[in-house]
Amino acid sequence: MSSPTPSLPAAVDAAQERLRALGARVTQPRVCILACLIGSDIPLTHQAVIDRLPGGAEAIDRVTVYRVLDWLVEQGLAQKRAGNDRVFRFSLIEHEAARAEVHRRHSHFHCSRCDRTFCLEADSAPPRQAAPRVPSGFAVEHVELTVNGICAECGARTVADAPAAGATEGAVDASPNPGEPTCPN
Amino acid sequence: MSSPTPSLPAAVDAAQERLRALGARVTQPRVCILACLIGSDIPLTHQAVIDRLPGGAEAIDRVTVYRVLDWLVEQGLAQKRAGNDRVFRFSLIEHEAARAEVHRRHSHFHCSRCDRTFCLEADSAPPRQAAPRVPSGFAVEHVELTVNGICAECGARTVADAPAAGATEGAVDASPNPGEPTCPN
DNA sequence: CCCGTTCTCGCAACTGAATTGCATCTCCGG
DNA sequence: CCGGAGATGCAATTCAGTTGCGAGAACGGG
Repeated sequence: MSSPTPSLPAAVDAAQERLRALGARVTQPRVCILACLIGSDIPLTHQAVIDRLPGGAEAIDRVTVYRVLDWLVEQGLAQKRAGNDRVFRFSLIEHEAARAEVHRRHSHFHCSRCDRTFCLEADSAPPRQAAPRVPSGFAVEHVELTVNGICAECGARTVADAPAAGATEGAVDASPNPGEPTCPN
Repeated sequence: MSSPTPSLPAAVDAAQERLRALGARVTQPRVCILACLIGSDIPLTHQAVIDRLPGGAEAIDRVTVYRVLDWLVEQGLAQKRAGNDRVFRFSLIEHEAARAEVHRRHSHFHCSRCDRTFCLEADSAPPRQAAPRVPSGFAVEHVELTVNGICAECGARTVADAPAAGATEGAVDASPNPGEPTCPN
């Protein structure tokens, strides 16, 4: 346990604690890799994890990284997801939940032309009781409204050749999710 | 060259016509592959396309299938998308639009545990005027309601077992319905 | 109807991410 | 301090997709 990188020691501590809480073996690769996820606010590819390993621990094998990440998913600590680039990205479940929580407070606009998703202004989320009837056994947590249509950018491009940019203002944050696949073509 | 499969001759005809309309060369591989997409109501992997080639045309090379599919995407006829299994699936753009149209008439339920998306009963879609304020320049087409929560299956598993989260192991394809896109946001 | 240009096709070899087999090493409970 | 279950590292393999290149077909012009 030589003190690793000075940059993210807190994450390393947290990682050790969580592993111990799991009742699982606390090994150096697991600590480092979990610390990576804890310290990152965006989902990481296996390669990104390797690059960001604390302690410059290039000592950890690629295969071990794969195995530990899959193991974390199995333990319910992490989430594994592949995007349109066919590469897996891993993130802490709780970070994912935190991101979702933010999005819970507003609605979204989905452009059916460029496939991007925008955040609408806050407090635009519908009330819980707006939920339609759901099958028995299903538990409603919250209701989300998505507006579909054409975004300003795509609309401008269609109407004429005048790329009247700047139409956007108001409360539009750009695409929220890291790894959000904006229109590939 | 003998007359191909008797099963989907209409699709073959349609395929030839569309290729001609494009002003592109009408080759046997293109016709067969496009016919596959036309004749399928779900997105197909490259392998699925090969398996479903009309005329038992095993004569068509894997590489050619890849190239033609990518070419169709380039021409705006098809859509290419990778799921959580890291495999590309191709579908006709217009089929995709048709599917979207169907989903437009009802709401969805998203299970935050297993990440699957279910269709709720028809006529549960909110009225257009339910849309919150959108930035200027954005054109609203329709509004969609998504209910988030825990599905019956996951709910039952939680009550019974302890290992609610991890046991099911994530990482696997979520969508129960073929062609049902698990909504990213 | 034939010909040549140009675009496609098929074969084979290659890439890059992820997985598997196996021997070695290391946590951790006793 | 020791032993064994379980984790790690290395090498080889799989799997989906990509690239290079020469042979072959489509189609417009003669």
